[in-house]
Amino acid sequence: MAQKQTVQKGLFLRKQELRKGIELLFFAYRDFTDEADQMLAELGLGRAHHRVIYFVGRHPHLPVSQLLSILRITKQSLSRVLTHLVDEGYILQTQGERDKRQRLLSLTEKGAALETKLTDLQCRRFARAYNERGADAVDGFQQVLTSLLNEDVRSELEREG
Amino acid sequence: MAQKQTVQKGLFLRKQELRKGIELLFFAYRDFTDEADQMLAELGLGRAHHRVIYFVGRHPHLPVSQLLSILRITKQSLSRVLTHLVDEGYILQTQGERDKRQRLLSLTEKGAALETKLTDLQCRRFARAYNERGADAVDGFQQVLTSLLNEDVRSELEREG
DNA sequence: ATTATTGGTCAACATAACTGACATAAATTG
DNA sequence: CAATTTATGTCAGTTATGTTGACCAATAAT
Repeated sequence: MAQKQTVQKGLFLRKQELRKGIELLFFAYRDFTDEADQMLAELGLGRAHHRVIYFVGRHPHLPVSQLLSILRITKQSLSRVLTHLVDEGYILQTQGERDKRQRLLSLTEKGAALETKLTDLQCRRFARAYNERGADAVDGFQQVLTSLLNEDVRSELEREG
Repeated sequence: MAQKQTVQKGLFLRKQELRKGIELLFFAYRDFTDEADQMLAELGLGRAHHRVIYFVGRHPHLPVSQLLSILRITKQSLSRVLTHLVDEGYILQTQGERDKRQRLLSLTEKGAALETKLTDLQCRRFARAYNERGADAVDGFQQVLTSLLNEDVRSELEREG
């Protein structure tokens, strides 16, 4: 699997080593989002639209309230983005059956096509990284990220699977 | 080291597994920045100020041009934040010796105190995660994040060490 | 001497967040 | 059934952080 050990056991709690983690997370996040942002910009969309499209794609028939709690933004803030996505035909709102107050969100064909295009782009970056480092590294990566989450989020994600 | 294998070898290139990575990165970044953001808000500062304080603390006597290339924002955008930090006494500008056009940035005592407070907060989160998962996981975490970087950034970071 | 670099400024604009107040319809509860 | 809560939306105003473009001054490099 050709991975050299970059952390000596027990030395990873030193401040310099922890700062390295902080910086890697910052730079990786910055580079990771950059490609998709450019693609979105050509369509007159931003990262906020992407997040909505992504999570609606991931969870079809998602009620607005759940999307709000995933994104942790205000409804006023979501409203602008969502209205735009509905107007432009990326997202479809349907009334909830059990609870008719709910507006369940789904992607239209156009929305699904964009979601696929964007997600595939980001998946390629992940696939390259995962492939380069191998299964054990991927496992460590996921474990550490999971431990960086707030407790409540963590248990919630574990419940979903 | 008590880590159960969460990724079966060879199955980590499946789209669902890659999406898991995307989401973990999103949620971890969101939670990671949240605590510091709250602390900053009490001081009337934002995340942009934090980034400046962090990297100036990390690289004392940093010229503005280098800070710009780290943050990848425009100088007009940096200007507002930087001016504010200088006015409020967090950051000190000194003339470069070799090149007198340069304004080298350093933290004042006040700035260093804030930087320490913020970085320690974030380091505690990392220390908890690292400690929970152990050295091998940390190693994998760093490897994968490194592979997620753009090539040029990656080689630059490796040069610094 | 000319050109390039470093840094700054002014002005205008865009995006994506926020708060607060209020409205409507449907579900839930006493 | 009446009262309350919930899910969602909207109007209005504000803030933080980014962008372009134009232009200027000091200094360094060719």
